[in-house]
Amino acid sequence: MKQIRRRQVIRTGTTVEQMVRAIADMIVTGVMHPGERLDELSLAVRFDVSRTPVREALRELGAMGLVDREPNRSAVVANVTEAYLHSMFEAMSELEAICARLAAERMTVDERHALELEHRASARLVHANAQEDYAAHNTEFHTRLYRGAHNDHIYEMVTQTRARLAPFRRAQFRLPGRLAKSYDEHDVIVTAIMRGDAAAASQAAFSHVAIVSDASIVFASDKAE
Amino acid sequence: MKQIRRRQVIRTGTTVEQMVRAIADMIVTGVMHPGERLDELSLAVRFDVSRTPVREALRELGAMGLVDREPNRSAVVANVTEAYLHSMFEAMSELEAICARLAAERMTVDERHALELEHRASARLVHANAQEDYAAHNTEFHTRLYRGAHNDHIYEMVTQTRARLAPFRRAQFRLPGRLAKSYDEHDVIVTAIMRGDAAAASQAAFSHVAIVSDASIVFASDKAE
DNA sequence: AGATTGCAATCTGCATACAGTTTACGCGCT
DNA sequence: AGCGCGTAAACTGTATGCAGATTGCAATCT
Repeated sequence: MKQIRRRQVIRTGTTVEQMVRAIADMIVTGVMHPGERLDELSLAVRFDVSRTPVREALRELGAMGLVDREPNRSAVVANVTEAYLHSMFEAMSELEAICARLAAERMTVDERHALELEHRASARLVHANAQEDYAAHNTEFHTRLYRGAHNDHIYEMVTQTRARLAPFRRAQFRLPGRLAKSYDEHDVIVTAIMRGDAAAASQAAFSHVAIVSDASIVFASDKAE
Repeated sequence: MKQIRRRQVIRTGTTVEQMVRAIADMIVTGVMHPGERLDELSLAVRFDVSRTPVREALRELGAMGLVDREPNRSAVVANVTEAYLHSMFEAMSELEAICARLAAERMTVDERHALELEHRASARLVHANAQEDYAAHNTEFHTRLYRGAHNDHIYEMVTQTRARLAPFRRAQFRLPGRLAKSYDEHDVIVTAIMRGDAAAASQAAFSHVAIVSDASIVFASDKAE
């Protein structure tokens, strides 16, 4: 067959960009599990493209740390060691603490307001024990925090780290009572930021992420190979 | 010509890895300047490979942030905005502060000893005003600090950030008296780490990098397009 | 002369072909 | 039966070809 075809599933950007998004999504959302093989030909057939864009996408995903690649072997969904996982969680705490500190100092009035609203709105989800929805809120909340630091490079690093951690902390809100605790922790952060207390915001954000890390590592070890 | 050739310049690893290293080196060492075009065919001819590995290398370099790519345009050596450059320097200060703090807490006796030796040895270079050699020492010194934090992911982030900054701070040690100042600043860091004073080490490292940033941004603006 | 449009050269994006490597299976040997 | 060993299948690595996009230039018109 000649190249008169065009993908149908995804739309915008170049073929490779689409592949990167599609594959990253499968990894981050847990459709594919750490250690699973990413066969070039299968992916090419699946998305109806040739192996060339698939290869370039896999290389980019490798650079992002979402997949592991070795010469003459299939790429596999990144399966980090316990030690490296720990180092990523620790880094996440540190980055989050920085963001909270900078956010407390730099957020505009509008940003502070939006953060507070977002946080307040989530109270309802806690009472309803709506884990899925709370997870979405949680992502949004932290994203606002990262943006609030007004530092693009830090934003990039923290976002990338979060993406790499995603496969390992899917189940964090399933721990009983975790939703309410998370809300309370967010509350401390928000309060500190609202009154511009950088040190308190930083400290609160650090502990919050450290707690999440502990919860997640418990689950991560379940599916370790 | 058929594919009976083999590259000669570089040795280890796959073709793409070699290309990545070679191109990254040209960028980081300043052989190529920000904004300069990276034409696929020229690179392919230059390194005696086809365009395929060149393309993959460029994609990886793009993911690293060393080159900018846009669809249907040549890759160019990354030329970051003043704002983004500033955010990278700020991030570098923060990361370095974290590393210094963790290093003060976690470095083994051997690591502390090696750091101190490395630092002491550089005094000679300051007196001789050996800028090239001092730059090499400086890199080594900071690398020891990063490693001393005993956190692989933070090490990865700080190393990658440093590589992206490299093209913009080449001339930092040419400022008169900068060598001696740098040595003194290192001294404060080393002293704090040796006595395990995490807060002091962190503070000293933060200021040190902030000063380097200021010096570098002066030079960076010289060659901005 | 200056602006504009059309064309040709150049370059990137993707597909495909081919070469080299790894893996898996089956056959023969002990 | 178990163990090598060789071969084929499956897959990755690289080269090359073709199509589409971009750019520079030149001829033409105002």
